[in-house]
Amino acid sequence: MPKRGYHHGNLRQALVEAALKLIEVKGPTGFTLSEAAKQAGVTPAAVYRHFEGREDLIAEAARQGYSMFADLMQYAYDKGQPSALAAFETTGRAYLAFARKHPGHYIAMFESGISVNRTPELSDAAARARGIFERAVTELCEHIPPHKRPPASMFSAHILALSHGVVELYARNTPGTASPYSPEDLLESGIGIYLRGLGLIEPDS
Amino acid sequence: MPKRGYHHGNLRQALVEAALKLIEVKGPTGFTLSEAAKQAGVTPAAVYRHFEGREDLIAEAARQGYSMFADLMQYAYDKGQPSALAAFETTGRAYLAFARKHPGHYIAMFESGISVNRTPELSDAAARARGIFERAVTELCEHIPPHKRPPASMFSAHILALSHGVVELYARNTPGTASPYSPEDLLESGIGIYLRGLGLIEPDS
DNA sequence: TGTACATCAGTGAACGCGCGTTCACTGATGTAC
DNA sequence: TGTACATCAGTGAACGCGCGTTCACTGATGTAC
Repeated sequence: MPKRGYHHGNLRQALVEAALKLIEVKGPTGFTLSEAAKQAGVTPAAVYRHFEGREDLIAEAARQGYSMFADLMQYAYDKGQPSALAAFETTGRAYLAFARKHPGHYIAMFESGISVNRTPELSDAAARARGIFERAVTELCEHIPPHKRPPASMFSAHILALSHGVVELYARNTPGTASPYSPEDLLESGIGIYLRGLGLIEPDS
Repeated sequence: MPKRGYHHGNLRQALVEAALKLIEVKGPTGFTLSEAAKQAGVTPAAVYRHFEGREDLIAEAARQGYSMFADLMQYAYDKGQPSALAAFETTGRAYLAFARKHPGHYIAMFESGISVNRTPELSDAAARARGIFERAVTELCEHIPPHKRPPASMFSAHILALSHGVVELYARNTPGTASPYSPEDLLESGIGIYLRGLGLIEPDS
């Protein structure tokens, strides 16, 4: 919490960070504007100097999440290039890594009920993330013979659904839902079997 | 709302149904005990004659969900017998059908944050549902040559994750997240590719 | 069949609480001269 | 460098609200005699 500059220094970002921490710990339900303000060492009313209200604060947290997410995937994608398969796989791994490393952002993005169309900034950030993922998928699709190639949008929907499902069911420390496998292993093996089904990797492993 | 018998007749169930409706419409967040009571035509205090409190009411809604879910999967499984593949596929379809037909139950079960171990009844119902699904998966596994057979628990985790992901991302009417494919098509095609990856259905379709 | 009684589902008022939001204000910071 | 002023980030008190929960109660229902 830097105390430099104007009164607080950087209250806007401090509030976003407090909100992320609260969302992570208490769920999207448990998050309250008042508590976020308190965590940032400030009166609830001060929040209104920087945000329109509670929802706007969550939306900004989600926006930053999408932006980081896009950066991370872009980086992973570049690292896997020029192999379309490697680029795809590292991008997939980046998904889970993001969810684990930034649970607050992940929850704000996917579980807070905030519409992705709430603000243009949020919508743009989400579109950028989606675009990177779809590029990785599309390039990989080109390695499948056209007559048995699934539409790229279906392909990406499958992978996203599997990834999201793994995060929701197995990457949250919900006691009782435990699986003997780590989320990373589950996702990697699942994607592996799926890619084999598409003929993208050799059938025997 | 039957008015027979004791004062209300069957307030307990009426409250569960009101809660389900509210959870479906307003999300697990939006659900309040007071409003559920109001919907059932009763004072909030009356709820305490039948439940320990708000959480207990949600837990009962989830329990009924798991119970219905298990029945539905059992029925689907039986219908697909004696073919292990057919039994598996109808069971998978039952998952999505349940999520679409009973969104209130689904949300109470998977999105309300209620621990499955909250009460023995809830835990039992969940275990029964899980057991049926795992049986379908295990039987299907036996058709894979042992040396390339994945553990049944991993197999089932993959399918559950994919199913849950499809529900969360594509079967909720969240504007902006739309996909050109129906959730049913997405899930069916995804599972098909996955099974092909395991060599359970012929590689060319 | 009729009456006296026990049961207990639902009432209604009250509680303390924390919420999001508003408002007039204050006082530290940055700026013009 | 020093002073007067404008800006505006954050204050603190207040608001109305609906929440979950408690409590002594009431009165309809079912039962014993």
